[in-house]
Amino acid sequence: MSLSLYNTLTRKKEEFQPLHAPQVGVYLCGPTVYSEAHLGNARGPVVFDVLTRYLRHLGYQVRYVRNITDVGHLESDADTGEDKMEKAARAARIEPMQVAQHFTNRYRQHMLALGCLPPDIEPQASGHIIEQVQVIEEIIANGLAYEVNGSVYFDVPGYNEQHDKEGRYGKLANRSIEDQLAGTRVGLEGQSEKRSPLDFALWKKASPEHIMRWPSPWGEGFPGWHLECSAMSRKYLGELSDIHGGGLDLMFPHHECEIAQSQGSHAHTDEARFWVHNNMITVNGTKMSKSLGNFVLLGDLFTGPTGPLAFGYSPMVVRFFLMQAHYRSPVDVSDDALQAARKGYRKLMNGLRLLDKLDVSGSLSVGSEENKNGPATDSQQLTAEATQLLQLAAKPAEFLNDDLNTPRAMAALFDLLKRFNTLAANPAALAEVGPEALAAAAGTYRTFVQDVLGLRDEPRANAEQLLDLTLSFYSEAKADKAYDKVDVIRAALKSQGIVIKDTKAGVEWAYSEE
RNA sequence: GGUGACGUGACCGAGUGGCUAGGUAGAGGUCUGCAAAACCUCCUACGGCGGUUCGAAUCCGCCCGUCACCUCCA
Repeated sequence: MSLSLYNTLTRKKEEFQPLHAPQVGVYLCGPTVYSEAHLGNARGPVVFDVLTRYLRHLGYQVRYVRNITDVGHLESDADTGEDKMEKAARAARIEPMQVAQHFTNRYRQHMLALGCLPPDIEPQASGHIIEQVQVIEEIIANGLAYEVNGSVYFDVPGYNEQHDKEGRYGKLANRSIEDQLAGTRVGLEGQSEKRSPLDFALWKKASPEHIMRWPSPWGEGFPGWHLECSAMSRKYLGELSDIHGGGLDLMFPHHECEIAQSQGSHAHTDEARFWVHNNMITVNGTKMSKSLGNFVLLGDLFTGPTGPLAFGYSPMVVRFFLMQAHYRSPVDVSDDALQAARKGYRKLMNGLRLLDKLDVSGSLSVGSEENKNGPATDSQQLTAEATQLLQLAAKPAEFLNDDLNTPRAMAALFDLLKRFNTLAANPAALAEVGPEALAAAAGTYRTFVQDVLGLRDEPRANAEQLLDLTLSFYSEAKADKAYDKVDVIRAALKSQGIVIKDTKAGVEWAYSEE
C-alpha cells in the first residue's frame, strides 16, 4: 500500500506519486515574521514535519522548503497603508530587518522545540526580490498584468479568459468570479488603480515614508502578498513541485493567487500537484487568530499559564496533542485535552523505556530487516503470537498511508504498546513470540514514535536534585563507614564527569576536570 | 448572500453500511510493605425527524445547532 493524500485541487484523496522519484519537493508557506508565533502557527509546521519525516521513512529524498516572509505585507490595501514589519519596527525603534531577524530566531527556536526538523531550504522573501520581479515580467509579457503608477496588478478577468482549459481563477477554492464580484464592495479605498476588484497586486509602489523598498522596472516598491511563494517555490522546487501546503485560511486568496501567478507566468503550471491544507486550531470552538486576540503564544504555552489555559505544557506534549487530531479536522485547545495528551505522551515514552529493558533481558539481536511498511511477515516459522504482534506492528504505516492519519497511527502504537506490556509481564508469552518478531515490532515502535512522529523523550527529572539525593546517600554511607557503597557512588558519579569533594563545610560536588 | 466543513460516550478525538479506534477520566479486580506502573473487567456514543436498505451513527432529504473562508491570518 502506498501513501495517499487529500488534494484540495481535486477534492479527493489521491495516491502520491513523486514527479521525479525518488526526489520529492515539498513547500510549506512559512510565517510572516513581524510578531511572536502562536499555537495556531505551529500546526502546519508540525503536520508538514510529520509528512516530510514519513516521506523520508518511505525512502524518498525530500527537499523541504519552508519560507520566511520578511517583506512586510501592508496592513490595509491602501497605497499609504503601513507595512506590518515597519509598524513593529517603529514601535520598537529598530530596523525592520531587526524585527524580522528577531522573530525569525524565535520562530526557529520554537519549531525546533516542537520537534520540527529544520527545513532543507528556508528562503527569505527579501532575498528573492529579483526572482519575484522576473515572475512579474513574465506575467506582463503574457499580457496578464498591467502597470499603474508604479504598481503592477494581476489581471484576473483577463487571466480567466485565457485559462478556461487549465482551470480558472477560483479553481482551488471552488469559487466563481461572478460570485466573487457579487460579494465585493466596489470602490474600496485604494482600489481605484485596479481594473477589477478581483485583481491583486504583484508589485506595489512604495510611498515616500515606506522604509522597506527595492528598485524595480516600475520604480521603487515592494512585492505583492502572494508572489514570494510562487517565485521561491519555483526557484528551489521547479516549475511544478510535488506538494505545496499551508493552513486552510491560506487557500483563498493566497494559494489561489499563487496558482494564477504560476499559470500566468512562463511556468504555466499549477505550481504544485498536491495542494494540502491543514485545519485550524480553535479555542472554545472559535478559530485562534491574531485578529480575534484569542491566541496562545508558543512561548507562553510552554511555560503557562496563559489565556484560556491554567497550566503550561511542554513542547512534546503540544506536539502529541496536535498529532492526536487528524490534520484536516479542527482541533480545540483546552486544559482537559492537553492534560490527557500529556499522560498519553508519557505513556508512549514509557514504552520506549520498556523496550530498552526487553531488549536487554531478552538479549535480542536487532538485526532483523523490516521493510518500509512495517516488519516482514512472510516467514513460515512464525508462531501465532509472533504473527499477531507483527500484524499490530504493520498498522501504524497503514494508517499514515491513509492521508497521514496520525490519530489512528498513534492508536495503533498504543495497541502495540499494550501488547509489549503484556509480554513483559509474561515470560512464557514472550518466549512464544520469539526474539525476531519482538525485535522487529520493537523497531517499528521506536521508529514510528521517534523518527516518524518525531516524539522525543523530555527528561523530567531535575539533575541537580538527583545529584543532591545521591550525595545524601553518600554522606550516610560514609557515616556508616560503608566504604564499599561509598566507592560505588564515587565511581558512578565519576563516570558522569562529576567528582565528590569532602570539604570541611560538608559534601560538595564539582565537574571533573580530567 | 456565495463556498466549504462539522455536530460521536464524562472530556479529547478517529472511523465505518453489519466486525461497535485510541488517549484521558470514573468503577471493580490482579499485582504490591506503601505507592506507582502495567494488565484484566465494566461504563459503549454517534444532534432531531423522515427515507433508502435484510441492516445506518455511517447513504439521501429536511430541520436545528456550531464553525471556517469570501479582508491580514497557519
